[in-house]
Amino acid sequence: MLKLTKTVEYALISMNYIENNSNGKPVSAKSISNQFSIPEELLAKVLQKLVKYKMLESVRGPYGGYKIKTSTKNTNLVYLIESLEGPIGIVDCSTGDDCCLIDSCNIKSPIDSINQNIKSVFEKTTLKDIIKGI
Amino acid sequence: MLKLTKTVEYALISMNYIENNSNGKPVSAKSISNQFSIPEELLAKVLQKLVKYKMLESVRGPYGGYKIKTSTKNTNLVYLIESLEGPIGIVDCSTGDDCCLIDSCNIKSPIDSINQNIKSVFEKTTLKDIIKGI
DNA sequence: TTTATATGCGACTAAACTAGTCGTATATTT
DNA sequence: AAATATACGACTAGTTTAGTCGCATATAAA
Repeated sequence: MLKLTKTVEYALISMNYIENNSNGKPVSAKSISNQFSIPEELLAKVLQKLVKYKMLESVRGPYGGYKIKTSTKNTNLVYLIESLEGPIGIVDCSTGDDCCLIDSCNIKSPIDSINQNIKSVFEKTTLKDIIKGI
Repeated sequence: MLKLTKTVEYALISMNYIENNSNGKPVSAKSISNQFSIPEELLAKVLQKLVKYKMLESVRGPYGGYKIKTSTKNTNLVYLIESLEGPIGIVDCSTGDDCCLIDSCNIKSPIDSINQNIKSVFEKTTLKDIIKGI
């Protein structure tokens, strides 16, 4: 409960590793996979999503791999998480899903408030924080 | 991802409902179950855990049910959640589980920080907030 | 003292979600 | 042409969460 998915975890590990091991050259999925014992195919899919959402850019072919898009270092974790996993919400109704209680729900207000505060935690953390390992 | 369990959700709904519909008399699992369309047996188990962890007290037999323990209205949600679900942690290693990376993990510090901030959100919210529907 | 009602609790099943695998296509360097 | 690496969808396995069932215990009231 209240866990991040491995997808998000692998994304953060990769963003950090690519930034700190790139030297301008692309870093391959395989090298990250080896370094952290992450299944390669799974990791590749995560990295491809990060490309799709403009946090990484990719280079194909031998000596190819992934590079950080410097323009997105100020991106916060809500963007990264929601790109990979959809809207953050601690209960279903937080994310717009309908709930049979609708009006009769007696905890909507405090739950909404908690949900907003949790989003704030991820909003305040940027990829720069992850990369620097703060 | 990052969701509360139904167990926790039902617990919060129940704490609110019992407080606001008690008038000193115990509220039965069945009446809460009917009010919010929650499976009765499942709800009963949740309420029994809340008794075990001193947030409710129970009265058996006809006209029995559950009452709020006023002494625990200042209890925060970390206590409630961890009583029902175990330690809060956004990744496995947050809760002491070992992780094959151990030393090589490159995001431990920011993750620990985020985890602490999320716990703070639940720490700052008390059962009183849930009961009052703030 | 019997009956009905309600909690207490463990074992089990079902459903949903998450993690991981596989196959095939495409791009690019040598 | 061969080797390497990304791109992407379909599929399988594993774990967690939700819900069900059965039986025991307590107690109020007829």
